[in-house]
Amino acid sequence: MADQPDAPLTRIQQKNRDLILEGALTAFSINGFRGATVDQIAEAAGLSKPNVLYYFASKDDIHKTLLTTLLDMWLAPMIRIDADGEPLAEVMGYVRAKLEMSRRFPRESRLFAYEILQGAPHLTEILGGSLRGIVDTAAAILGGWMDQGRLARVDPHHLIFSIWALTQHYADFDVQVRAVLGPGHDPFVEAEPFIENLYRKMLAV
Amino acid sequence: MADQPDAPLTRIQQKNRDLILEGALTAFSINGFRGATVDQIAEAAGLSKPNVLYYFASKDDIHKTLLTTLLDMWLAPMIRIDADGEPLAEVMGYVRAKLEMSRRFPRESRLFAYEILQGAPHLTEILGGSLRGIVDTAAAILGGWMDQGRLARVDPHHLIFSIWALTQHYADFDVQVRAVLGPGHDPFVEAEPFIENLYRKMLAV
DNA sequence: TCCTTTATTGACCAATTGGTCAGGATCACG
DNA sequence: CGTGATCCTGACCAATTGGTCAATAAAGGA
Repeated sequence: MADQPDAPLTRIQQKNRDLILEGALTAFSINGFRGATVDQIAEAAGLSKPNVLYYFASKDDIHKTLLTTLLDMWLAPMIRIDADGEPLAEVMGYVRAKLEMSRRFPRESRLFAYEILQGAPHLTEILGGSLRGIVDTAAAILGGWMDQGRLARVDPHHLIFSIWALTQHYADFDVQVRAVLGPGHDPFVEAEPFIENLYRKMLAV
Repeated sequence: MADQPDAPLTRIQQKNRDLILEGALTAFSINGFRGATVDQIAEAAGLSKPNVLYYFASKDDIHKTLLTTLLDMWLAPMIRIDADGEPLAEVMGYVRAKLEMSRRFPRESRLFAYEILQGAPHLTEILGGSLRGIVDTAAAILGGWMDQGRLARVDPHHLIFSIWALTQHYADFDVQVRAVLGPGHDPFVEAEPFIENLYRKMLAV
């Protein structure tokens, strides 16, 4: 593998790389980078360990590929915040999208949670670079709306942090939430009206 | 060691066990349970590896001891919520205490975050047991205030989850928050008025 | 001081794990 | 077909790591 960096992938390469990334997402999201083994990834992917390392140079390589691949998807909802939209509706749309991502993609959420907890060894430049840019852009839009009196004045950056915290909490701390609520509860179903009400009250002018 | 389970600790035992737990807290909070090695713990504690394992039966034992020891401290502020106090002041007191704990004890926060992310293998019975009881008690107090019309009606359990999420986020995702804010910001100083305002608005009757 | 208990460590072990490699199987294409 | 490129694997290796143990050193009490 890795002869020509730009060479298009064969059918088999495409399929197996996908299998590996899928298995690795499961493995990493359960045990973190150091807790997951290449054997686990291989088994989850239905391949042999040497075969996994035939498609990726190293465990580290798999991890980095996963993170960078998924980061775009993770940030997409924030980019879709529309400066020309109705302020509260835009914020609510972002909140709902983020909560929906926690519900549908908890593995991705945990993958990032582990990475940040660890000090973001693979994401440091991205965090202070493109991520920061995207957040600043969104924060500027929010701040603009506040200037126009269309949204209550709060710190836009911390508003964004609060949305991340509140929504990702339900993915990352799922076991705790469920243990505390006990059986017969769907945390996500209950969380949505709670969080919506929260932002409606806080941001109402 | 561990001859008589109830035997009082000698001066040396007390000191070394403390050193080990202190070093282990640092090690586990940086790399998680599987990422931290007994050698790291030993070095952080200033002891040799065999000596560490003379005071604790295993790496697992150290981890479990840390978790159970620190859980009380972690939950203390919630227990202090006073049913006879002024509702909003009590909530704010809890919020402030929790944020202050994130600021002063980020290692403890990350230790718990890793444990929950991992599926809480060492805390499952506690999560659904004593923790759930404590949360239910606090939720009942909050719900009572809402019944009396002294606090806006929201789901008490999710109110508590939101406080956990918002405050612990600043400890667990510290690198991300700082990377996004850039230099010259103190996340905790900025977070306090933001979060206080949030709860004041949401819970105002 | 003497002697029992406690504390400490160097050396070692078995298991795990990330990664390599030579050689064989399979595929794609002329 | 045939043949070169791609794909796959069993066997293996070196490093790491949790844990053991016999032997030694230090405390501590009578």
